[in-house]
Amino acid sequence: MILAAWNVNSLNVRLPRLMAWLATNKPDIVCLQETKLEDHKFPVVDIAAAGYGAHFAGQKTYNGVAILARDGLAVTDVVMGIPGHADDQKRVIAATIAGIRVVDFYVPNGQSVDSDKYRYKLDWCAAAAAFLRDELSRHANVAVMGDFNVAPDDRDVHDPALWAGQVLCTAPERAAFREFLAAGLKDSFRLFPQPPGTFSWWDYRQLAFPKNHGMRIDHILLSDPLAARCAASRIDRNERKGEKPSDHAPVLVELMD
DNA sequence: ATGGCAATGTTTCATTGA
Repeated sequence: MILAAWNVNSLNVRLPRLMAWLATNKPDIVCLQETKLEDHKFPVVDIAAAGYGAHFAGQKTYNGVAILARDGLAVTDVVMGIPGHADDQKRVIAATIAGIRVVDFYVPNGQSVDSDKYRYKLDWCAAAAAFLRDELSRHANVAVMGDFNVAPDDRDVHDPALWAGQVLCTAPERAAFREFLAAGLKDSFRLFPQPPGTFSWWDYRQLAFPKNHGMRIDHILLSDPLAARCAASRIDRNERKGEKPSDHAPVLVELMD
């Protein structure tokens, strides 16, 4: 079974790439972020033609998340947003699929350390950690997937000195990420030896991708029973190449039956 | 010299992303 997460940076623009990617990779469950589409504009018909059912919570211009499940997989207990945490921004959707509690996160960017958005990010992460603790108390098999907007440690940054103290790399953000793990999750990517310089996001500017000036900020976190079934965790950097790529590459895990 | 790109709606610029 293959689970994937991908910040598509506009599903409208990225739909042709998503269609091709689904056909090639045949994932069972896909969490999308930054769909940037109101729900009535979600491409339900195209996704269905590709063989997937979709659940989504979107808005125009910013944010927006969706969970795709391959036909034949029952989807139950869909939750949008963090229960009890009022937020107009569409950043969370969760569902139970094939015995797995799937949580799709689009963590706030934070913009800069001195901004209101940074405070919003840290508050959001605190609420998200409480949500995960609750989910983990009720489900054994939990996969939390998406764009976390945090590079967990310096290995996940192309130039740690350049990024030191900047948003995505600050100590409070990294502590917030560790708080997610402390709820009972493993960073699937670090369950395996990985080549240095493996990233999931590269700036569109400054030839960042050809120079591999990237960051690893998209993650798949697994509860212990799922981590025990995890055979591989990888990042599909090929998807960052070619015409009209998202600035993020898809991240994937393979789970044994 | 501290930018550069991409997507969007507020559209021929401003805002946001990371």
